[in-house]
Amino acid sequence: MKPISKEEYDLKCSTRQLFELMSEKWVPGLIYTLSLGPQRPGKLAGRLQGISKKMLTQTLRNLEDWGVVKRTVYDVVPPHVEYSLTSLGEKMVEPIALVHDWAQENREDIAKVFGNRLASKTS
Amino acid sequence: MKPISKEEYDLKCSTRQLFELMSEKWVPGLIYTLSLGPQRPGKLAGRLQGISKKMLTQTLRNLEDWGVVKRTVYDVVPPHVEYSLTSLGEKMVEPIALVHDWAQENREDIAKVFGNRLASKTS
DNA sequence: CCGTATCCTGAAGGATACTG
DNA sequence: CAGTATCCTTCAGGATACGG
Repeated sequence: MKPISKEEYDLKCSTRQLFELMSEKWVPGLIYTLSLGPQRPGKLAGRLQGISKKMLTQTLRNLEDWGVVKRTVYDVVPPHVEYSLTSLGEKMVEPIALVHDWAQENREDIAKVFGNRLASKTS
Repeated sequence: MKPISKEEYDLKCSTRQLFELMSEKWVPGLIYTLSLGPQRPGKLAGRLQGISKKMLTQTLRNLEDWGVVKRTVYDVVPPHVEYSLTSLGEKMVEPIALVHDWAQENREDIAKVFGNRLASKTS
């Protein structure tokens, strides 16, 4: 069996990279929500209950840096800002949808694994 | 637009749970490798270059706790141990393959996003 | 309304050395 | 060969308070 080099696993494996990108806590939620249309921060915060102002801004800034999200500022008072997906961002919706669909069909199994994981952490 | 409650996002969203499970550094690699057949720890370490003995054991223990991997010990000297996927583990190969395939077809885009991410970290 | 700055805790994960 | 134990660094991410 062919070995997977360290460099390959760390830097070249797109599969792992994708999982890593998507595991940032609010990333899938934000991308998915933005795929429904451009949104203002207030709306986003309202939809993703539990996200703090800090994490909202921070995650959006990251997505912006990654080239996934675009920030548009309207110069009015009070401030009006809108976030939308770039074309790159649109593409990222695909794997989320893929995993989402599979996850829906297999939620029992995931719940089992995830539950066992939580249980083993607290022991 | 319907809000996603904190509890829903944290505890009920199978999509996020799955991403979270798979983002543990060596999890996708180990599950995928084990899907090629039962393996001894030595073989696994040889294949996943860069994994430390600690992380190998630790991750395998976790997967065992989650019900994804089975550990079989043959009582001989020197010790002989084998790891294999449970039926639950076999199922987990599916989403990995799904993401893997998509990632292969879109490695350019992922590389772009991932690269931008790395770049923005070091600035 | 939108964003920034600081502080703080836990957890991930690598290095190393030791056991049967 | 397989596994355990310790130490240490980094960082995600939450709480809180302030600014335009």
